[in-house]
Amino acid sequence: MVSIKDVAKAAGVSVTTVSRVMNNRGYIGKETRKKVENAMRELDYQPNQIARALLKNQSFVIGIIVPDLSHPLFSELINWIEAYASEKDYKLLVCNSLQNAEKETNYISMLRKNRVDGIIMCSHNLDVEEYRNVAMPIVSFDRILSSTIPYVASDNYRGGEVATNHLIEKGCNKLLHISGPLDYELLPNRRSDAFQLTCMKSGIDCKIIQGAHVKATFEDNWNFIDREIASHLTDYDGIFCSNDFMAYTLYVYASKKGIKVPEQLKIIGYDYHSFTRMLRNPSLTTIKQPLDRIGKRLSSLLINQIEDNDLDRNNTVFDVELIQGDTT
Amino acid sequence: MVSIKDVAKAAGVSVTTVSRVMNNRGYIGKETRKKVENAMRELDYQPNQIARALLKNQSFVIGIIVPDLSHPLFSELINWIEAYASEKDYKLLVCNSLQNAEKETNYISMLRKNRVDGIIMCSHNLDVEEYRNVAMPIVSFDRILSSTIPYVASDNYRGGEVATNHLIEKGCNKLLHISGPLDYELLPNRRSDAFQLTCMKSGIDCKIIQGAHVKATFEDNWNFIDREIASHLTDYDGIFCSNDFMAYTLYVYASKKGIKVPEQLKIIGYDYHSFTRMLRNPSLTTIKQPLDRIGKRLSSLLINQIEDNDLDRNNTVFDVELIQGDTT
DNA sequence: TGTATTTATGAAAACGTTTGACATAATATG
DNA sequence: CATATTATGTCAAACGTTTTCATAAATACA
Repeated sequence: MVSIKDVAKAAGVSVTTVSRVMNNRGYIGKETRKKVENAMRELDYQPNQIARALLKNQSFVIGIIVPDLSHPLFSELINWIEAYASEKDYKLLVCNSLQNAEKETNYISMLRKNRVDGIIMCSHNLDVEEYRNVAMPIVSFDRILSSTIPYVASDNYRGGEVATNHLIEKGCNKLLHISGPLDYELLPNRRSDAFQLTCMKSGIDCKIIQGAHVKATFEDNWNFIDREIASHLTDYDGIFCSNDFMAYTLYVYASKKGIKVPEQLKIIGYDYHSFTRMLRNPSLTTIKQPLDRIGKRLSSLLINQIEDNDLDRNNTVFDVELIQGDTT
Repeated sequence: MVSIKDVAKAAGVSVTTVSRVMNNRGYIGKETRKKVENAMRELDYQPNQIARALLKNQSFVIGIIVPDLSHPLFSELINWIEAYASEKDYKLLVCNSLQNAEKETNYISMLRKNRVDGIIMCSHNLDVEEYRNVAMPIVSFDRILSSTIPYVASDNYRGGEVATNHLIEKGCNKLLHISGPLDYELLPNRRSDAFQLTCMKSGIDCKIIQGAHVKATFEDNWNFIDREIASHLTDYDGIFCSNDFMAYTLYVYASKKGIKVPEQLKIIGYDYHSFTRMLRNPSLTTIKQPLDRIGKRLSSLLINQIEDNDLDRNNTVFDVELIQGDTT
C-alpha cells in the first residue's frame, strides 16, 4: 500500500510536509501544497488510520454489544446510533452477545484490546461490577450499571402505567401482564412494577407471568401461551405484553381460539419497532419507545464522554407515547 | 493504558520475552512464562491490537455496507455474517449507505483508510468500475461486479419462476408483478425476467410495474398501490411482489377494498425474513432466501480471499424454497 | 542596514507491537 | 576438552503516522 513516504518522495518533500498538508497544520507554501496534493491524487493515497490511531491513542471506533442483531428493536437502534456516530466521524463495531454471558465477556475484552474509544452496552448478562472494571467510556441502554455510567431508556415506569391505565379506561377489570424475565435488575422491569401498582391503585385484579423473551420466535411465544396462559385466558379481559412480538402472537392465538379482540380481550404491547410499524392486520395498540432519539442520545452521550467535553452527560429517560391500534 | 513494556518491567524480563509468551514463539523457560503470565494478569494487560495491525498489516476487521441497517433482510444477513466472522476472529464494521451513492463512496474510502481486511458489499449505488478500483478483497451480495469479485445470491431466476408457476398452478390467468427498481443490473431483476418468460411460456397475460423499494414504509407502499395499481386491481387474479413488505401491504390493501385473498386474488412475496416469519394473520406465501447460508457464505468467501488459502472462491447461488402461506 | 518576526521546511522521536539477528549459558556429543 | 546443540534472553528495526524542535529563508520594522 502507498504510504506517506511514497507521497513525500513523489512530491519531492519530507513526510512532515505531507502530513502538514493533510492536516492543515503550520505553514505550507502554495506551490508545495499543490505538489503534495497532486502526488496524493496520483498515487491514490489513503492515509493509514491505524497508524494514526496508534499514535493518537484514539481509534474513532465505538463498539456496541446487543443481545440479538436481527431483532428489529436492536437493528433500528443500531441504525440510529450509526447515523449519529457517522456524522461525528465515528465507526461502529457491532457485537452479538446472543444473550450469552461468556460471549459478552469476550466481546468486552476484544473491544478493549482493539482500543475502541467507547462501548454502548445494550446486552446485559453480567453482574454490574464487570462493567465497572472496563475502564473506558461506556453508556448503557435500559440498565443502571453504576453512578458513573450514564444510561438511556424510555420511561419504562410511565410506559407500564400508561399501558395499564389505557386498558382500565377501556373498561378492563381483570388484567394480566406478560413480562420479560425479571431476574436481572433491568429498567424494563419497571413496566411490571407500574402494572402492579397501577392495578392496585385502581383496585383491579391482576396477575403477572414471566415469559416474554427477546429471542423468542412466533412458535416459542405460541407454545408459551399455550402452556402458561391458555387455560385461564378467558379469565382476563385485558393483557399487557412487555413486547410487541408477544402481543402479536397473543392476538393471533386468541383469534384462533375464537376470542374476539378487542371486544372480549384487549391487548397492548410495548416497543413499536419496525415490525409493529409495518403491521396493519390488525395494527397493534402499543407503547412507543423513541428509538431514534434513544439511539442518537446513546451516541452523543458516549461521544461527549470520549471527547471529554463538558456537555450534557446525564442519564436520559425519554417520554413514551401510546399508539392506538386495533387491539384495544 | 498498560503496555507490553509495563508487563516486561513488572516481570523483570524484556519485551521480546513477553511477546514470545503471548504468541508462543521460540523457547521460553517454565519459570519465566509463569512470571510473565502473572504480570499480565496483575496489570490486566490487554495487548494493543492496533499496534499489531499496523505491524502485521492485517486488522481482522471486515467492513460491510448495506442500504438499510434497520431492514430485516439486512439485519438478519449481518447477524449471520457476524456469527461466522466472529468464529474466525474477524470483527464487523457496519456502514449504512441509505441508498446514497455519495455516502457509499465515502464509506468505501473510509474502509480503505481504516485498512479493513475486506469488504462485503450489499449496497449497490455505484457503477461497477468503482468497485473494481477498490484493490482489496471484496465479495458482493446480489450483484455481479466483475469476474474477479465473487458474488453470493439466492437463485433469483428460479425464485421468480417458482413464484410465477405457483400462481399459475393455483389457477391464476392474469398476472401482475411488482418489481423493484430495474435500473441497475442487479441479480434480483432476474425475478422479473423469470416472471415474464414463465408467463410467456404458459401463454398468460402479464404486466410488470416497478415500485418495490427497499426503504419503503407501509404508507409508501400503500400510496404506491393506491396510485399505480388500485384502478386495475380487479384486472388481476395473481400478483407476485418482489419483496414481502409490498406483498403484505398489498394484502392489507386488497382486504380493505373487499377483495378476498386468496379467493379472488392470490399474492406471493419474496424474502422470508424475520418480519415474514413472525407474520401469521395471514401468513404470507413467499419465496425464501436462505439468509443464514448466504451470510455465512459471504463471510467465508471473503475470509478465504483475505487469507489467500486456495479453498473455494466461486460465486454461489443458493436454492430458494417456496413457503406456502395463506395468501395463495 | 540590522534585527526581529513570520513563513516554510526537514530530522527525528514517539505510539505498541513483532521479529530477525545476536549473545550467553547450560547441556549434550564426540 | 572442544564443539555442537538447546534453552533463554536482549537489541534494534520496522509498521505509518504526528509532532516537537531546529533551521533557513523571506519579510517587516526601526
